[in-house]
Amino acid sequence: MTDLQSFPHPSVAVDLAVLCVEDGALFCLLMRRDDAARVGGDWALPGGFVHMGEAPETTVARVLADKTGLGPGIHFEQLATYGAPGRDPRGHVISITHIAIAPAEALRAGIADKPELTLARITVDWPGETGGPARALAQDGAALGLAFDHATILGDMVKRLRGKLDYTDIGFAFLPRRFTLRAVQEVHEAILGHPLKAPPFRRKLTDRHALRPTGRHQTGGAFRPAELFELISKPEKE
Amino acid sequence: MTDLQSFPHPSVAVDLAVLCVEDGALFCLLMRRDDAARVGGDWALPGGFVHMGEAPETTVARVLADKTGLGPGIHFEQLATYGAPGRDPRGHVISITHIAIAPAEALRAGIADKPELTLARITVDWPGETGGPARALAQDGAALGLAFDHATILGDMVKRLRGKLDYTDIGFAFLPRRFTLRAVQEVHEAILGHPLKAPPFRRKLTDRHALRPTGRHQTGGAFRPAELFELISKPEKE
DNA sequence: TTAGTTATTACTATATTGATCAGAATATGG
DNA sequence: CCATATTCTGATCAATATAGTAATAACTAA
Repeated sequence: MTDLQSFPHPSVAVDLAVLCVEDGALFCLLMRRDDAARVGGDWALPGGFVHMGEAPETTVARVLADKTGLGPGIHFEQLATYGAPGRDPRGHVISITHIAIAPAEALRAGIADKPELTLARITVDWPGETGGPARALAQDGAALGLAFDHATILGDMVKRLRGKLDYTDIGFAFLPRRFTLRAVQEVHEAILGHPLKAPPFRRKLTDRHALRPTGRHQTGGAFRPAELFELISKPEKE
Repeated sequence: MTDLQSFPHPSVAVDLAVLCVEDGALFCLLMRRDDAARVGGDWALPGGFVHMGEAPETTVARVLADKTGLGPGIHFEQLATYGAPGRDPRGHVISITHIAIAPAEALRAGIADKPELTLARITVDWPGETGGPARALAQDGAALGLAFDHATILGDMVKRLRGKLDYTDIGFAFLPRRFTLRAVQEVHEAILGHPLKAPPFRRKLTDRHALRPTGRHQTGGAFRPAELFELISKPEKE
């Protein structure tokens, strides 16, 4: 233990599931690989190595900026760490995976000029919080091949999201500062994978989360405009 | 990316919070450090480095066996990964922390001949799932100094346990195969930090978890003997 | 002005949870 | 053998939370 560097040891990376909700579906940012045959699929989560002396959260911010061009202000949190020796055929890489969440508009705008990136629809076979792998779909519904163990990671990510949705404010990270309650409902439906009734949902939402009605209303809609709400953000805690 | 080993990179370790419940309190296995001045405290979670080509779960099993003499069959799961560069003053060590749970009798028996190990009572200041650091107490109630960021880790561990208690079978990992419902209640009370009423608890427990009454009863008690139950173990899933 | 559609509130029914009470089972002490 | 203390266990009742349905409000478009 005198010299931590004297023996070869696994590399450490972060992988990011950058998410948004659009048209009632959950999307994840994927990056095209040019070594698909080697890594098991054409598409992978963006990631990068944790440098010596760098906090993993710093690596996350760096990868977000370098590979996707997205700035700070985006919500992220740790998911889990995957370190099986065979998960990366190029060597033993231990990956600290994170979930990052942004409003769809911000995300689309940020990656518009990056052809190697795509937003893939994420679906799972299993109900509730059963657990299992996820699938990534292209716009035309074709399945995208996922590299490494990223199908497993995305499955665990959906499971985690479903669990935290009710008891934390994580769902609001998908929305801009002002939002309608219907928009929140669509986020929940996309993540949970089944429709919800508006009245009970709206009640639970206003009971459990600190929301402030702004008095302003949505514009441009064809029918009765919905009121815009704000989340009363709590002092920083996980 | 051609040679993953060509640049110095952080080391990877696992740290283990090995837990049990005894006399209505939560205990964690701690290891005495002989370098307290350097690492910030006399006591630390047992841990070890992840070797090249080794799955972190294998490291957990190895540390469990090497440092505590405990065999397999003990429940464990990943908690979170801590990697701030300053957390270990000896170098940049990224730690994948795990929770391990065993019945108190098994744990006491396993470490009886290991003077460098102790079972410390774990307490937290905060209610519910607020979050924050934990404290470790000796038998006489004196606070034990915790090394590294282990007070934070133990706080996060308590928060996690509290969250999973109702919705998973994790509480049963603290108990032997056959147990009374009162024993389960004591586990929950120790983790939640407040007393529970027996009738509602018993109902929720039998509703949410698959329990089988064995027909056998506890022996040796002074009053009405409680029935022994078994957990109907589900097929392996997290 | 009316029809069409969505947002929001009001109301009702159901399920879940919490607390109290009463009977059952056992050892102990008279 | 009987009363008593104590815990286990199930039943009962109250309070709360949740789900579903219906009614009303607000707006656009024709």
